[in-house]
Amino acid sequence: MARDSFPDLFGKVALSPRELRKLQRLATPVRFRSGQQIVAEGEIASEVYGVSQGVVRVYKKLADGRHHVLRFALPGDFLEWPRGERHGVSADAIGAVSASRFARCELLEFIQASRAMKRLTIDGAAEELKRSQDQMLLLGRGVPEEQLTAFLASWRKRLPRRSDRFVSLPMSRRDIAAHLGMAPETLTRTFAKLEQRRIIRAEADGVELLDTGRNLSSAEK
Amino acid sequence: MARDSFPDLFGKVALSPRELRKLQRLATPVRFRSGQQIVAEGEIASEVYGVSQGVVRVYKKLADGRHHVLRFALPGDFLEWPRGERHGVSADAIGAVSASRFARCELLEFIQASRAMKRLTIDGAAEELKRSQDQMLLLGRGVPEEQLTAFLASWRKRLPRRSDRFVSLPMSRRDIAAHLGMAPETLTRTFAKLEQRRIIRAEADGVELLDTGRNLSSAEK
DNA sequence: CGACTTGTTGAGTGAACTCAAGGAGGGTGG
DNA sequence: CCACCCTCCTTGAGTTCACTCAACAAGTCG
Repeated sequence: MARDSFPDLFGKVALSPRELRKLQRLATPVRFRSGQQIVAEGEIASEVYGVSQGVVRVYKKLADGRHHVLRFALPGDFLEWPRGERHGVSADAIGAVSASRFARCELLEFIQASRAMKRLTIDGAAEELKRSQDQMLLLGRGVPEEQLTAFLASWRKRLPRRSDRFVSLPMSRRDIAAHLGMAPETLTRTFAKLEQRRIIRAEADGVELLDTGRNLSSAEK
Repeated sequence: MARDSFPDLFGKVALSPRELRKLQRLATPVRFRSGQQIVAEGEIASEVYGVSQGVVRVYKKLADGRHHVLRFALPGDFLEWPRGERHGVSADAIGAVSASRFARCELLEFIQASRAMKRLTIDGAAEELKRSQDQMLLLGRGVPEEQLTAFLASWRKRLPRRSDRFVSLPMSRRDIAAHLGMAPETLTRTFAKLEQRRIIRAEADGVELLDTGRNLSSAEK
């Protein structure tokens, strides 16, 4: 296809066809290869990106190179809210990614002009804030097992599911570990524990969730 | 004074006097004693609160009683964004607190009606989102010393300062520990370490920051 | 085919946690 | 005004569990 669309812009609620077309005109389709950096923290944010296809890891860095993955962006997500002169986060592609690039000021104008778009922006921010709060609760208080089960549960909810039980995990263990604030080795051992307990079953590029009801309900509401 | 005001609603940017008066009319002043609960997670959120005086701890609970303090709300802050039927967080007073109570739907209408208020709401959400991201980075990757210095630095920036160096800490050690995701004993020992290194000096209800420039700059931007 | 990345496993260490006790206010009631 | 209680903070001792370091297996890509 010659031109990437920017599907499911904000989940269920849609813009009017007319507004959608206008938004499409503002978007420049861009492709990124696996591992390629899309935005870098601290750089001038003259452009902002929305994900069309693929998965993007969004992260922040500490001075000494340690980094923490804030979230994994899916199709329909913006990498960050178009506020501030500079990017507040870094982001790079996990696997091949198609994205829509917007000129920041144009997108801002469009948001200003469209009542629906403004509402969607606010709702999106609130949604992300809620997720951040759950994440903080987990990072602060959760033991590794809880963190991983909660992550799998929330990731499952966000994914377009192939099946009820199978959860695709396109990102590396390292990325998941960096998201949950633990060492990769600890993550591996935690996966092993959950598998021993018959809570999950590891498969290629994902896990099958067994006993989904009780064990993966934490942090779900 | 008979009626509490809701000062500095969103920091520097102010509403027009007319809008401010209208907002004031929607607000019911309420007082809370030290330790008193203001809102509880999961309860119907027919009313929302803004802090007028005092400090409020905003937290989330896990099923087994563990809790994590998401943030400390200061005068001018709303406890949460007026979205959703139910409260997403719990909050209680640290010391005596004066608050403004709003009917949720009335406040929402007002936000909808006022262009300035809408903008302030978005800005406020973005600000909180940014703080959440910094907090996640710290919770995930920071060692206790970094976490504490970063907390003191960010708290200093938010406080109306008595002096350049003194930072008032009205909340308990336990609250700070629950905010940073560590045991109270670890926090005490971390305070001791920082004092030994001449980075801070403990005082009554606060600390004096020595050598503020270098040591407290992390997570400041 | 070889170099590199990624995931897993093992061993050992260390740091933060738990449990426990003691001291220092602060508030209340006699 | 004092005695008492209670909460909060601190300190100590011991343990646990996640981290680090290291080696190895398994893909993956040139």
